[in-house]
Amino acid sequence: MTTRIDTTTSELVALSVLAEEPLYGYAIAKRVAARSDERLRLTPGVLYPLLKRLEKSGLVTATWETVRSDRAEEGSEGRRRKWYRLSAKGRKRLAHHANAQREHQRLIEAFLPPEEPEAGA
Amino acid sequence: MTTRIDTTTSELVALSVLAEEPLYGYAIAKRVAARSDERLRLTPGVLYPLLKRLEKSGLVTATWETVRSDRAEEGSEGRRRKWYRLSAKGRKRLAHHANAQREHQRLIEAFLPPEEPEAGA
DNA sequence: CGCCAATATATCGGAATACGATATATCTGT
DNA sequence: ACAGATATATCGTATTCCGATATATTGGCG
Repeated sequence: MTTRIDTTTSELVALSVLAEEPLYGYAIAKRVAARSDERLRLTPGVLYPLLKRLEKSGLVTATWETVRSDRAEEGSEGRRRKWYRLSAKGRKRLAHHANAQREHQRLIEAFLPPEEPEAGA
Repeated sequence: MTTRIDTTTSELVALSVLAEEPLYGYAIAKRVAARSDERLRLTPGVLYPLLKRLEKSGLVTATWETVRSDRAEEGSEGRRRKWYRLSAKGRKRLAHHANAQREHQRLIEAFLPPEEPEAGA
C-alpha cells in the first residue's frame, strides 16, 4: 500500500548521488532526500543493507574514517564514518540502470490513462 | 538483478487493461504482453495472486463462465474462465496509480545521468 | 482418431527485500 | 548538562516475486 521503494530505485538514486562525489551513508540519505524534495527517504533499514549489497557486488568501495572532535571525551573513539566511492563497475551499472529506467518509463506510459485531475481520494 | 516487476507496476497494468473491458486472467496476461511488445510478462505465479488481491480489496469483481465446446467429452465440465471487471473503486485506484506513476517518473528523472549510449555491457 | 500445443486456472515454496523498531555511540548548540 | 542531530547497524515481520508444478480443456493437424 505504502508505495514501497523498490531495490532498483534505491540502488539507482544511491549510485546516482555517489556519481558526483564520495559520500558516507548518512550523507547519501540526506542528499537523496534533499534532491527529491523530501519525498524519497532511504531509512536506515533500507540504506545500510543496500550499501552492504553494493559493496559486496563491487559497485562501490568503502573506507572508514574516524573523526575526533575537540570536545571528545577521554574514552571515546571518535565518530566513525564509512565513505563510499563509486567504482568503474558501479558507473557502468548506473548507466545501465538509467537506460533501463527510461525504457521502463516508456513501457509504462503505454498503460497510463490520459492525465486527469484525480477526483475524490 | 532480474528487474523484478513490482506490485505497483503489475497492479497498474492489470487495472489498465481492465479499464477498457472485462477480461479473464489469461487474456489479461496476453493483453499486457502484447501491448508491451512482449516485455512485460504476468506469469501465472504473479498474475493469479495479484488478481486474488485485487478481488479481495474490491478493485475488481469476478464472475465465472463455463464454456463447453462442441467436441466436449462426456464427463467434462467445460473450460472455466473467471472474468474480471473493474469496479468504481478500481477505477479510482487506477487514476491514483497513474498519477503516482507520473509523479514517480518526475522524481526519478532528477537522478538520471544524461542519456548516453551504454558502452560495454 | 490420437497427439500435442495452446488455453486456462491455481498453488507451493524458496529467496529476496522493505521498513518500522531498536540499539549504540558521538557530536553540537544552547 | 541536556536535547537533538549525526552516524552506523541489525532484527523481525510481512510482503512479494516468480520458477516450478499440477490439473484440466480445447483446437488443429497429420
